[in-house]
Amino acid sequence: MPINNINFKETKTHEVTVDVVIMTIVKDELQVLLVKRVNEPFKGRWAIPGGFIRLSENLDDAALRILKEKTSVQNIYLEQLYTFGDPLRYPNSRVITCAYYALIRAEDINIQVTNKEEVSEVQWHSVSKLPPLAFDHKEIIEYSLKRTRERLELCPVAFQLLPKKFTLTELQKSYELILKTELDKRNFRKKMLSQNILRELNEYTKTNSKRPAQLYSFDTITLDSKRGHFFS
Amino acid sequence: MPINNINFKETKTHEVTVDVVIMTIVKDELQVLLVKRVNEPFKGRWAIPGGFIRLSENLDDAALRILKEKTSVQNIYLEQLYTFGDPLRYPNSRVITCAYYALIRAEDINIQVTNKEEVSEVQWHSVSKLPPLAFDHKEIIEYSLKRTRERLELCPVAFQLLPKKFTLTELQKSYELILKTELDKRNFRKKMLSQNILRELNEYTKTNSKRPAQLYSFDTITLDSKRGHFFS
DNA sequence: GCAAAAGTGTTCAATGTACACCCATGC
DNA sequence: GCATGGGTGTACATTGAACACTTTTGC
Repeated sequence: MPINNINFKETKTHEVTVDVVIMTIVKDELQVLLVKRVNEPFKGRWAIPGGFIRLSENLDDAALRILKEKTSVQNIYLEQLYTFGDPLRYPNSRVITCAYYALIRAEDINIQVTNKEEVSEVQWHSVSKLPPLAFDHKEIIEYSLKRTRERLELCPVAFQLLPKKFTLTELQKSYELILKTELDKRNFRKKMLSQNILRELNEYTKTNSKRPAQLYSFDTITLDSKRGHFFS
Repeated sequence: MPINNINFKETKTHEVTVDVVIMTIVKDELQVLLVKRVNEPFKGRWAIPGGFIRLSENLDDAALRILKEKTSVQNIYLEQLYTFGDPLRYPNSRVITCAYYALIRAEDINIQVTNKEEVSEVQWHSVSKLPPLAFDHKEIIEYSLKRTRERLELCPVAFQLLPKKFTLTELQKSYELILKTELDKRNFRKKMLSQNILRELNEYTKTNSKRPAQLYSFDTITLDSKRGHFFS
Protein backbone atom coordinates (compact mmCIF):
# COMPACT_ATOMS: atom_id res chain seq x y z
CA MET A 1 0.00 0.00 0.00
CA PRO A 2 2.02 2.98 -1.25
CA ILE A 3 1.81 6.41 0.33
CA ASN A 4 3.94 9.23 -0.98
CA ASN A 5 5.88 6.82 -3.18
CA ILE A 6 7.00 4.77 -0.22
CA ASN A 7 6.06 1.13 -0.30
CA PHE A 8 5.23 -0.30 3.06
CA LYS A 9 5.49 -4.02 3.51
CA GLU A 10 2.37 -4.78 5.49
CA THR A 11 3.96 -7.73 7.19
CA LYS A 12 6.76 -5.90 8.93
CA THR A 13 6.15 -5.04 12.56
CA HIS A 14 6.32 -1.57 13.96
CA GLU A 15 9.00 -0.26 16.19
CA VAL A 16 8.01 1.61 19.32
CA THR A 17 9.98 4.30 21.06
CA VAL A 18 9.42 6.54 24.04
CA ASP A 19 10.36 10.21 23.71
CA VAL A 20 10.45 12.56 26.67
CA VAL A 21 10.00 16.32 26.57
CA ILE A 22 11.99 17.49 29.60
CA MET A 23 11.22 21.04 30.66
CA THR A 24 12.59 23.39 33.24
CA ILE A 25 12.97 27.09 33.89
CA VAL A 26 16.44 28.58 33.58
CA LYS A 27 17.25 32.27 33.31
CA ASP A 28 13.62 33.32 33.23
CA GLU A 29 12.96 31.12 30.23
CA LEU A 30 11.05 27.92 29.79
CA GLN A 31 13.64 25.51 28.42
CA VAL A 32 13.50 22.06 26.91
CA LEU A 33 16.31 19.50 26.92
CA LEU A 34 17.50 18.50 23.46
CA VAL A 35 20.13 16.05 22.26
CA LYS A 36 22.15 16.28 19.07
CA ARG A 37 21.83 13.21 16.89
CA VAL A 38 25.01 11.44 15.83
CA ASN A 39 23.44 8.95 13.44
CA GLU A 40 21.07 9.02 10.53
CA PRO A 41 18.27 9.79 10.13
CA PHE A 42 18.50 13.48 10.96
CA LYS A 43 22.21 13.24 11.80
CA GLY A 44 23.39 16.47 13.42
CA ARG A 45 19.89 17.70 14.20
CA TRP A 46 18.51 18.40 17.63
CA ALA A 47 15.87 16.04 18.97
CA ILE A 48 14.09 15.31 22.20
CA PRO A 49 15.63 12.39 24.12
CA GLY A 50 14.12 9.02 23.45
CA GLY A 51 14.80 5.38 22.97
CA PHE A 52 13.34 2.00 22.27
CA ILE A 53 11.16 0.38 24.87
CA ARG A 54 12.64 -2.73 26.41
CA LEU A 55 10.39 -5.73 26.24
CA SER A 56 10.42 -6.12 29.99
CA GLU A 57 9.57 -2.57 31.01
CA ASN A 58 6.31 -0.69 30.92
CA LEU A 59 5.97 2.67 29.21
CA ASP A 60 6.33 4.80 32.34
CA ASP A 61 9.50 2.93 33.30
CA ALA A 62 10.93 3.43 29.83
CA ALA A 63 10.26 7.16 30.08
CA LEU A 64 11.82 7.29 33.55
CA ARG A 65 14.87 5.42 32.32
CA ILE A 66 15.39 7.87 29.46
CA LEU A 67 14.90 10.79 31.81
CA LYS A 68 17.42 9.37 34.25
CA GLU A 69 19.95 8.60 31.54
CA LYS A 70 19.93 12.21 30.42
CA THR A 71 19.49 14.12 33.65
CA SER A 72 20.02 11.71 36.55
CA VAL A 73 16.84 13.16 38.01
CA GLN A 74 14.34 11.00 39.79
CA ASN A 75 11.07 11.63 41.54
CA ILE A 76 9.65 14.13 39.13
CA TYR A 77 6.41 15.05 37.45
CA LEU A 78 6.18 12.74 34.47
CA GLU A 79 3.08 12.13 32.44
CA GLN A 80 2.21 10.35 29.24
CA LEU A 81 1.41 12.93 26.61
CA TYR A 82 0.23 11.37 23.38
CA THR A 83 1.24 8.66 20.96
CA PHE A 84 2.41 9.80 17.56
CA GLY A 85 2.23 7.27 14.79
CA ASP A 86 2.09 8.89 11.40
CA PRO A 87 3.53 6.42 8.88
CA LEU A 88 5.76 9.15 7.49
CA ARG A 89 7.06 10.59 10.74
CA TYR A 90 10.20 8.44 10.63
CA PRO A 91 11.99 8.18 7.29
CA ASN A 92 12.13 4.75 5.69
CA SER A 93 10.71 2.97 8.68
CA ARG A 94 7.57 2.75 10.76
CA VAL A 95 8.30 3.98 14.25
CA ILE A 96 5.48 4.80 16.61
CA THR A 97 6.47 6.93 19.57
CA CYS A 98 4.78 7.27 22.89
CA ALA A 99 5.62 10.78 24.07
CA TYR A 100 5.97 11.78 27.71
CA TYR A 101 6.69 15.12 29.28
CA ALA A 102 8.47 15.93 32.51
CA LEU A 103 8.89 19.05 34.60
CA ILE A 104 12.08 19.27 36.61
CA ARG A 105 13.88 21.66 38.93
CA ALA A 106 16.88 23.29 37.32
CA GLU A 107 18.86 22.96 40.57
CA ASP A 108 18.45 19.16 40.59
CA ILE A 109 19.84 18.70 37.15
CA ASN A 110 23.01 16.96 36.25
CA ILE A 111 23.03 16.67 32.50
CA GLN A 112 24.78 13.60 31.20
CA VAL A 113 25.84 12.27 27.87
CA THR A 114 25.66 8.58 28.64
CA ASN A 115 26.07 7.22 25.18
CA LYS A 116 28.46 8.98 22.86
CA GLU A 117 27.45 6.66 20.06
CA GLU A 118 23.94 8.00 19.91
CA VAL A 119 24.25 11.57 20.99
CA SER A 120 27.01 14.15 20.86
CA GLU A 121 25.58 16.99 22.92
CA VAL A 122 22.85 17.54 25.45
CA GLN A 123 21.65 21.09 25.91
CA TRP A 124 18.82 23.24 27.15
CA HIS A 125 16.99 25.30 24.55
CA SER A 126 14.47 28.03 25.14
CA VAL A 127 11.09 26.93 23.82
CA SER A 128 10.75 30.31 22.15
CA LYS A 129 13.97 29.84 20.15
CA LEU A 130 14.01 26.22 19.06
CA PRO A 131 16.49 25.05 16.43
CA PRO A 132 15.28 22.87 13.53
CA LEU A 133 14.24 19.57 15.05
CA ALA A 134 14.32 15.96 13.90
CA PHE A 135 11.19 13.98 13.03
CA ASP A 136 7.92 15.47 14.32
CA HIS A 137 9.59 16.68 17.50
CA LYS A 138 8.49 20.27 17.05
CA GLU A 139 4.89 19.12 17.09
CA ILE A 140 5.54 17.00 20.17
CA ILE A 141 7.08 19.91 22.06
CA GLU A 142 4.22 22.21 21.11
CA TYR A 143 1.73 19.64 22.30
CA SER A 144 3.55 19.27 25.60
CA LEU A 145 3.48 23.03 26.13
CA LYS A 146 -0.25 23.02 25.52
CA ARG A 147 -0.74 20.18 27.95
CA THR A 148 1.43 21.82 30.60
CA ARG A 149 -0.68 24.95 30.28
CA GLU A 150 -3.89 22.96 30.74
CA ARG A 151 -2.44 21.17 33.76
CA LEU A 152 -1.26 24.38 35.33
CA GLU A 153 -4.76 25.80 35.20
CA LEU A 154 -5.96 22.86 37.27
CA CYS A 155 -3.11 22.19 39.65
CA PRO A 156 0.14 23.87 40.68
CA VAL A 157 2.50 21.71 38.63
CA ALA A 158 4.85 24.68 38.55
CA PHE A 159 6.24 23.54 41.90
CA GLN A 160 8.23 20.98 39.94
CA LEU A 161 10.07 23.70 38.09
CA LEU A 162 11.11 25.95 40.93
CA PRO A 163 13.82 25.64 43.55
CA LYS A 164 12.67 24.32 46.93
CA LYS A 165 12.50 27.83 48.32
CA PHE A 166 11.09 30.57 46.14
CA THR A 167 9.44 33.94 46.29
CA LEU A 168 5.88 34.60 45.19
CA THR A 169 7.21 36.74 42.39
CA GLU A 170 9.28 33.81 41.10
CA LEU A 171 6.24 31.57 41.28
CA GLN A 172 4.20 34.11 39.37
CA LYS A 173 6.93 34.41 36.73
CA SER A 174 6.86 30.66 36.17
CA TYR A 175 3.10 30.78 35.67
CA GLU A 176 3.47 33.64 33.25
CA LEU A 177 6.15 31.82 31.27
CA ILE A 178 4.03 28.71 30.90
CA LEU A 179 0.69 30.41 30.31
CA LYS A 180 2.23 33.09 28.11
CA THR A 181 0.18 35.82 29.75
CA GLU A 182 0.75 38.49 32.34
CA LEU A 183 -1.00 37.97 35.64
CA ASP A 184 -2.19 40.47 38.22
CA LYS A 185 0.11 40.40 41.22
CA ARG A 186 -2.54 40.86 43.88
CA ASN A 187 -4.99 38.37 42.39
CA PHE A 188 -2.24 35.83 41.88
CA ARG A 189 -1.04 36.03 45.48
CA LYS A 190 -4.55 35.91 46.83
CA LYS A 191 -5.33 32.78 44.86
CA MET A 192 -2.10 30.98 45.71
CA LEU A 193 -2.33 31.73 49.40
CA SER A 194 -6.00 30.70 49.56
CA GLN A 195 -5.17 27.21 48.30
CA ASN A 196 -3.15 26.30 51.39
CA ILE A 197 -0.45 24.64 49.36
CA LEU A 198 2.31 27.07 50.27
CA ARG A 199 4.34 27.08 53.46
CA GLU A 200 5.46 30.51 54.58
CA LEU A 201 9.11 30.38 55.61
CA ASN A 202 10.67 32.82 58.00
CA GLU A 203 13.40 33.51 55.52
CA TYR A 204 13.96 36.32 53.13
CA THR A 205 16.02 36.82 50.02
CA LYS A 206 19.17 38.88 50.42
CA THR A 207 19.29 41.08 47.43
CA ASN A 208 20.93 44.33 46.71
CA SER A 209 19.18 47.60 46.21
CA LYS A 210 15.66 46.45 46.95
CA ARG A 211 13.31 45.14 49.56
CA PRO A 212 13.92 41.48 50.52
CA ALA A 213 11.19 39.04 49.51
CA GLN A 214 9.73 36.37 51.74
CA LEU A 215 10.51 32.78 50.79
CA TYR A 216 7.93 30.04 50.49
CA SER A 217 8.04 26.32 49.87
CA PHE A 218 5.37 23.98 48.64
CA ASP A 219 3.62 22.16 51.43
CA THR A 220 4.06 18.61 50.19
CA ILE A 221 1.69 17.27 52.81
CA THR A 222 -1.34 19.27 51.71
CA LEU A 223 -0.19 18.86 48.11
CA ASP A 224 -0.27 15.08 48.52
CA SER A 225 -3.63 15.19 50.25
CA LYS A 226 -5.00 17.19 47.33
CA ARG A 227 -3.42 14.93 44.73
CA GLY A 228 -6.73 13.24 44.00
CA HIS A 229 -8.40 16.61 43.66
CA PHE A 230 -5.71 18.11 41.46
CA PHE A 231 -4.75 15.22 39.25
CA SER A 232 -7.94 13.15 39.42
CA MET B 1 15.28 -9.87 32.12
CA PRO B 2 12.65 -11.99 33.89
CA ILE B 3 9.50 -10.51 35.41
CA ASN B 4 6.98 -12.76 37.10
CA ASN B 5 8.81 -15.84 35.84
CA ILE B 6 8.37 -14.83 32.25
CA ASN B 7 11.53 -14.44 30.24
CA PHE B 8 11.43 -11.69 27.71
CA LYS B 9 13.80 -11.85 24.82
CA GLU B 10 15.01 -8.29 24.58
CA THR B 11 15.57 -8.53 20.86
CA LYS B 12 12.03 -9.29 19.82
CA THR B 13 10.04 -6.32 18.60
CA HIS B 14 6.76 -5.19 20.08
CA GLU B 15 3.42 -5.50 18.46
CA VAL B 16 1.10 -2.54 18.42
CA THR B 17 -2.66 -2.58 18.35
CA VAL B 18 -5.40 0.00 18.47
CA ASP B 19 -8.39 -0.67 20.72
CA VAL B 20 -11.53 1.45 20.61
CA VAL B 21 -13.99 1.97 23.43
CA ILE B 22 -17.25 2.67 21.59
CA MET B 23 -19.94 4.18 23.77
CA THR B 24 -23.56 5.09 23.30
CA ILE B 25 -26.74 5.50 25.28
CA VAL B 26 -29.42 2.86 24.86
CA LYS B 27 -32.38 2.33 27.15
CA ASP B 28 -31.29 4.98 29.62
CA GLU B 29 -27.95 3.30 30.12
CA LEU B 30 -24.45 4.17 29.06
CA GLN B 31 -23.37 1.19 26.97
CA VAL B 32 -20.10 0.03 25.53
CA LEU B 33 -19.66 -2.18 22.47
CA LEU B 34 -17.91 -5.48 23.19
CA VAL B 35 -16.89 -8.36 20.99
CA LYS B 36 -16.58 -11.99 22.00
CA ARG B 37 -13.18 -13.46 21.27
CA VAL B 38 -13.01 -16.62 19.19
CA ASN B 39 -9.29 -17.26 19.57
CA GLU B 40 -6.78 -17.51 22.36
CA PRO B 41 -5.74 -15.69 24.44
CA PHE B 42 -8.94 -15.05 26.37
CA LYS B 43 -11.01 -17.19 24.01
CA GLY B 44 -14.71 -16.74 24.76
CA ARG B 45 -14.21 -13.58 26.77
CA TRP B 46 -15.63 -10.18 25.96
CA ALA B 47 -13.21 -7.51 24.80
CA ILE B 48 -13.28 -4.06 23.31
CA PRO B 49 -12.83 -4.08 19.53
CA GLY B 50 -9.28 -3.66 18.30
CA GLY B 51 -6.77 -4.72 15.77
CA PHE B 52 -3.24 -4.36 14.55
CA ILE B 53 -2.18 -1.13 12.98
CA ARG B 54 -1.36 -1.36 9.31
CA LEU B 55 2.05 -0.06 8.42
CA SER B 56 0.58 2.45 6.01
CA GLU B 57 -2.08 4.01 8.24
CA ASN B 58 -1.76 6.45 11.08
CA LEU B 59 -3.24 5.76 14.49
CA ASP B 60 -6.43 7.78 14.01
CA ASP B 61 -7.11 5.99 10.74
CA ALA B 62 -6.59 2.62 12.36
CA ALA B 63 -9.09 3.53 15.07
CA LEU B 64 -11.59 4.78 12.48
CA ARG B 65 -11.18 1.58 10.48
CA ILE B 66 -11.90 -0.57 13.53
CA LEU B 67 -14.87 1.59 14.43
CA LYS B 68 -16.24 1.32 10.91
CA GLU B 69 -15.69 -2.44 10.73
CA LYS B 70 -17.79 -2.94 13.83
CA THR B 71 -20.47 -0.29 13.52
CA SER B 72 -20.32 1.14 9.99
CA VAL B 73 -20.47 4.55 11.64
CA GLN B 74 -18.47 7.45 10.32
CA ASN B 75 -18.11 11.06 11.28
CA ILE B 76 -18.09 10.62 15.00
CA TYR B 77 -16.34 11.91 18.09
CA LEU B 78 -13.15 9.87 18.29
CA GLU B 79 -10.20 10.73 20.45
CA GLN B 80 -6.96 9.06 21.46
CA LEU B 81 -7.22 8.03 25.08
CA TYR B 82 -3.99 6.58 26.39
CA THR B 83 -1.39 4.00 25.43
CA PHE B 84 -1.25 0.92 27.60
CA GLY B 85 1.99 -1.02 27.54
CA ASP B 86 2.45 -3.12 30.62
CA PRO B 87 4.70 -6.06 29.68
CA LEU B 88 2.23 -8.45 31.30
CA ARG B 89 -0.99 -7.06 29.84
CA TYR B 90 -0.94 -9.57 26.98
CA PRO B 91 -0.10 -13.17 27.85
CA ASN B 92 3.09 -14.60 26.35
CA SER B 93 3.70 -11.65 24.11
CA ARG B 94 4.47 -7.96 24.25
CA VAL B 95 1.59 -6.03 22.77
CA ILE B 96 1.30 -2.31 23.31
CA THR B 97 -2.11 -0.87 22.61
CA CYS B 98 -3.06 2.66 21.76
CA ALA B 99 -6.58 3.08 23.11
CA TYR B 100 -9.19 5.38 21.56
CA TYR B 101 -12.71 6.15 22.61
CA ALA B 102 -15.71 7.08 20.52
CA LEU B 103 -19.16 8.42 21.25
CA ILE B 104 -21.88 7.47 18.81
CA ARG B 105 -25.60 7.89 18.29
CA ALA B 106 -27.54 4.71 18.93
CA GLU B 107 -29.82 5.44 15.96
CA ASP B 108 -26.87 5.53 13.54
CA ILE B 109 -25.60 2.14 14.51
CA ASN B 110 -25.53 -0.89 12.37
CA ILE B 111 -23.57 -3.47 14.28
CA GLN B 112 -21.62 -5.83 12.11
CA VAL B 113 -19.64 -8.97 12.58
CA THR B 114 -17.22 -8.54 9.72
CA ASN B 115 -14.83 -11.29 10.54
CA LYS B 116 -16.23 -14.48 11.95
CA GLU B 117 -12.72 -15.84 12.39
CA GLU B 118 -11.85 -13.29 15.03
CA VAL B 119 -15.11 -12.53 16.73
CA SER B 120 -18.32 -14.46 17.29
CA GLU B 121 -20.63 -11.83 18.73
CA VAL B 122 -20.84 -8.08 18.95
CA GLN B 123 -23.03 -6.64 21.66
CA TRP B 124 -23.75 -3.58 23.75
CA HIS B 125 -23.12 -3.91 27.45
CA SER B 126 -24.10 -1.47 30.16
CA VAL B 127 -21.00 0.01 31.74
CA SER B 128 -22.50 -0.66 35.14
CA LYS B 129 -22.84 -4.39 34.45
CA LEU B 130 -19.72 -5.41 32.58
CA PRO B 131 -18.89 -9.08 32.10
CA PRO B 132 -15.35 -10.30 32.82
CA LEU B 133 -13.12 -8.75 30.19
CA ALA B 134 -10.02 -9.83 28.33
CA PHE B 135 -6.60 -8.28 28.94
CA ASP B 136 -6.64 -4.94 30.75
CA HIS B 137 -9.82 -3.88 28.99
CA LYS B 138 -11.68 -3.16 32.20
CA GLU B 139 -9.05 -0.57 33.07
CA ILE B 140 -9.26 0.91 29.58
CA ILE B 141 -13.04 1.27 29.78
CA GLU B 142 -12.82 2.89 33.20
CA TYR B 143 -10.26 5.32 31.94
CA SER B 144 -12.45 6.22 28.98
CA LEU B 145 -15.40 6.88 31.30
CA LYS B 146 -13.24 9.17 33.34
CA ARG B 147 -12.05 11.02 30.25
CA THR B 148 -15.58 11.34 28.88
CA ARG B 149 -16.64 12.87 32.18
CA GLU B 150 -13.80 15.39 32.04
CA ARG B 151 -14.65 16.27 28.45
CA LEU B 152 -18.33 16.69 29.21
CA GLU B 153 -17.54 19.24 31.87
CA LEU B 154 -15.77 21.34 29.26
CA CYS B 155 -17.84 20.82 26.13
CA PRO B 156 -21.15 19.26 25.18
CA VAL B 157 -19.80 16.00 23.78
CA ALA B 158 -23.09 14.42 24.76
CA PHE B 159 -24.54 15.59 21.44
CA GLN B 160 -22.75 12.66 19.88
CA LEU B 161 -24.77 10.22 21.94
CA LEU B 162 -28.26 11.54 21.39
CA PRO B 163 -30.62 11.30 18.43
CA LYS B 164 -30.66 14.35 16.17
CA LYS B 165 -33.80 15.61 17.85
CA PHE B 166 -34.06 15.35 21.59
CA THR B 167 -35.77 16.88 24.59
CA LEU B 168 -33.97 18.80 27.29
CA THR B 169 -34.84 16.05 29.72
CA GLU B 170 -33.14 13.49 27.49
CA LEU B 171 -30.09 15.70 27.27
CA GLN B 172 -30.03 16.06 31.03
CA LYS B 173 -30.36 12.29 31.47
CA SER B 174 -27.33 11.72 29.26
CA TYR B 175 -25.31 14.15 31.36
CA GLU B 176 -26.44 12.42 34.52
CA LEU B 177 -25.52 8.99 33.15
CA ILE B 178 -22.03 10.10 32.22
CA LEU B 179 -21.33 12.25 35.24
CA LYS B 180 -23.00 9.81 37.63
CA THR B 181 -24.73 12.62 39.50
CA GLU B 182 -28.19 14.13 39.58
CA LEU B 183 -28.49 17.61 38.17
CA ASP B 184 -30.94 20.37 38.97
CA LYS B 185 -33.46 20.70 36.15
CA ARG B 186 -33.73 24.48 36.19
CA ASN B 187 -30.01 25.11 36.46
CA PHE B 188 -29.26 22.58 33.76
CA ARG B 189 -31.70 24.14 31.30
CA LYS B 190 -30.52 27.63 32.07
CA LYS B 191 -26.90 26.67 31.41
CA MET B 192 -27.61 24.75 28.21
CA LEU B 193 -29.79 27.48 26.73
CA SER B 194 -27.30 30.21 27.63
CA GLN B 195 -24.55 28.53 25.59
CA ASN B 196 -26.35 29.08 22.28
CA ILE B 197 -25.52 25.62 21.04
CA LEU B 198 -29.10 24.36 20.93
CA ARG B 199 -31.62 25.02 18.21
CA GLU B 200 -35.20 25.18 19.37
CA LEU B 201 -37.41 23.17 17.00
CA ASN B 202 -41.10 23.81 16.60
CA GLU B 203 -41.76 20.16 17.22
CA TYR B 204 -42.96 18.31 20.24
CA THR B 205 -42.86 14.73 21.38
CA LYS B 206 -46.10 12.80 21.08
CA THR B 207 -46.32 10.82 24.21
CA ASN B 208 -49.16 9.33 26.11
CA SER B 209 -50.43 10.49 29.43
CA LYS B 210 -48.25 13.53 29.85
CA ARG B 211 -47.39 16.93 28.54
CA PRO B 212 -45.47 16.89 25.21
CA ALA B 213 -41.85 18.07 25.41
CA GLN B 214 -40.23 20.48 23.01
CA LEU B 215 -37.57 19.05 20.74
CA TYR B 216 -34.15 20.56 20.24
CA SER B 217 -31.20 19.83 18.00
CA PHE B 218 -27.59 20.82 18.33
CA ASP B 219 -26.72 23.87 16.32
CA THR B 220 -23.78 22.49 14.38
CA ILE B 221 -22.85 25.93 13.08
CA THR B 222 -22.29 27.52 16.47
CA LEU B 223 -20.84 24.22 17.69
CA ASP B 224 -18.25 24.31 14.92
CA SER B 225 -17.49 27.94 15.56
CA LYS B 226 -16.87 27.09 19.19
CA ARG B 227 -14.79 24.03 18.38
CA GLY B 228 -11.56 25.82 19.19
CA HIS B 229 -12.99 27.02 22.44
CA PHE B 230 -14.40 23.67 23.46
CA PHE B 231 -11.75 21.27 22.31
CA SER B 232 -8.71 23.56 22.32
C1' DG C 1 16.35 60.70 48.57
C1' DC C 2 15.75 57.62 44.89
C1' DA C 3 15.49 53.48 42.34
C1' DA C 4 13.58 48.85 42.40
C1' DA C 5 10.93 45.32 43.66
C1' DA C 6 7.74 43.71 47.71
C1' DG C 7 3.60 43.80 49.65
C1' DT C 8 -1.42 44.79 50.43
C1' DG C 9 -7.90 45.39 49.86
C1' DT C 10 -11.94 46.73 47.86
C1' DT C 11 -15.39 46.88 44.37
C1' DC C 12 -17.92 44.86 40.72
C1' DA C 13 -19.38 41.33 37.42
C1' DA C 14 -20.22 36.73 36.33
C1' DT C 15 -21.12 32.32 37.46
C1' DG C 16 -22.92 28.51 40.09
C1' DT C 17 -26.33 26.73 43.51
C1' DA C 18 -30.40 26.02 46.07
C1' DC C 19 -35.10 25.70 45.89
C1' DA C 20 -41.12 24.90 44.71
C1' DC C 21 -44.89 25.50 42.07
C1' DC C 22 -48.05 25.58 37.87
C1' DC C 23 -48.89 23.46 33.09
C1' DA C 24 -50.41 20.37 29.37
C1' DT C 25 -51.73 15.98 28.20
C1' DG C 26 -54.16 11.15 27.99
C1' DC C 27 -56.71 8.33 30.33
C1' DG D 1 -59.88 14.74 38.01
C1' DC D 2 -55.61 12.69 38.45
C1' DA D 3 -51.21 10.97 37.35
C1' DT D 4 -47.09 12.04 34.75
C1' DG D 5 -43.43 14.46 33.30
C1' DG D 6 -42.73 19.55 31.19
C1' DG D 7 -41.69 23.92 32.10
C1' DT D 8 -40.35 28.29 34.72
C1' DG D 9 -37.51 32.58 38.23
C1' DT D 10 -35.36 34.49 42.26
C1' DA D 11 -32.09 35.01 46.03
C1' DC D 12 -27.65 33.97 47.68
C1' DA D 13 -22.82 32.52 47.71
C1' DT D 14 -18.62 31.92 45.35
C1' DT D 15 -15.34 33.12 42.16
C1' DG D 16 -12.67 35.88 39.02
C1' DA D 17 -11.17 40.60 37.37
C1' DA D 18 -9.88 45.29 37.65
C1' DC D 19 -7.24 48.57 39.85
C1' DA D 20 -2.96 52.09 42.88
C1' DC D 21 -0.44 53.12 46.59
C1' DT D 22 2.87 52.27 50.61
C1' DT D 23 7.03 49.71 52.31
C1' DT D 24 11.71 48.17 52.61
C1' DT D 25 16.16 48.03 51.19
C1' DG D 26 21.10 49.46 49.19
C1' DC D 27 23.31 52.86 47.26
